[in-house]
Amino acid sequence: MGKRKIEIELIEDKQKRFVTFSKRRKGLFHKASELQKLCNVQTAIVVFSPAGKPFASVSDDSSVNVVIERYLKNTSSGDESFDAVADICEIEEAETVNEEGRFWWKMSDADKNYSMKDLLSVKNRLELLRENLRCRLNDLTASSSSQ
Amino acid sequence: MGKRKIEIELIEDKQKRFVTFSKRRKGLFHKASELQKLCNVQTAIVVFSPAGKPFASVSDDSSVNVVIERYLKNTSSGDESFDAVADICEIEEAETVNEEGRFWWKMSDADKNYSMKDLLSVKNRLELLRENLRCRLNDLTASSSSQ
DNA sequence: AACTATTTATAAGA
DNA sequence: TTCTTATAAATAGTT
Repeated sequence: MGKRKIEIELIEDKQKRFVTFSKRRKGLFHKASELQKLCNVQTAIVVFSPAGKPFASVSDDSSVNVVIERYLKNTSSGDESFDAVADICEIEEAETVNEEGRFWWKMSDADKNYSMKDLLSVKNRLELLRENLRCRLNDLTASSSSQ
Repeated sequence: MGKRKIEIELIEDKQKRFVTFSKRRKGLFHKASELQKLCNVQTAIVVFSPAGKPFASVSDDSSVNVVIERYLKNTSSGDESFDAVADICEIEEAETVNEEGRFWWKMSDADKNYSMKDLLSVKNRLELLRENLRCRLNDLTASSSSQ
């Protein structure tokens, strides 16, 4: 597609490879942008440079992450992977409770549309839950072994 | 890019729009495939058709999901979202253990490169963990309250 | 980063 | 959908 036809195979010369990568990445993202506008569709492209640096295309009406999520949701069938994600996401709304001698977490039925970003709080909740459970177990173990 | 120049704006005619989508999606994926081969890089494209049907490009050396994950890992900065995912993924390798009066889970230091698909087992592990913990807590609560 | 000769992608038509 | 073809767009090699 230029002054000479080239074979579609690894460009051995590192400098050439980087130049081609740069040019073609730009072209690819441009094509995606056009497709979005022409057809009013969502697109997301992720490319890693030869050096391993990630590049993501920009979607007009939503971020790449949103498109990725939509894809992950759509492509998980039935009782598969995304159920697990949903299951885990529920914990984000969970509260560690200790009532009537029971120590467990309470699940919320609230909105389950979480972005990957939202999983940040899952970590914190899990850590809190783990710490609380550990303390509770220590207490119980101590009292039951000292009886 | 054809017999006539067109404006990059929504194609009102639905039939035309679908035809253009079909042609350009094919072209976009082809370009991505070439970029992969020429530069030995990972690419992932997700496109939703005007009808909402998801299309994903094919990566030569890894699935789209693997590339997406790599992206999500790379773009989460510091203590952000993907730490949560990694944190949760660790549980996939966790085993519920009950030794020396302690009841907890044991983390594995094994390879942490999980695909979204792998999260299926997280669900099962979490359910097992929950059930085991509940039983253990019931035992301890019963014995400590009956002392 | 620009240029430009060519190749490739594709809009319209069949 | 698939093919054909005129033309627009992308880009390989060069400066």
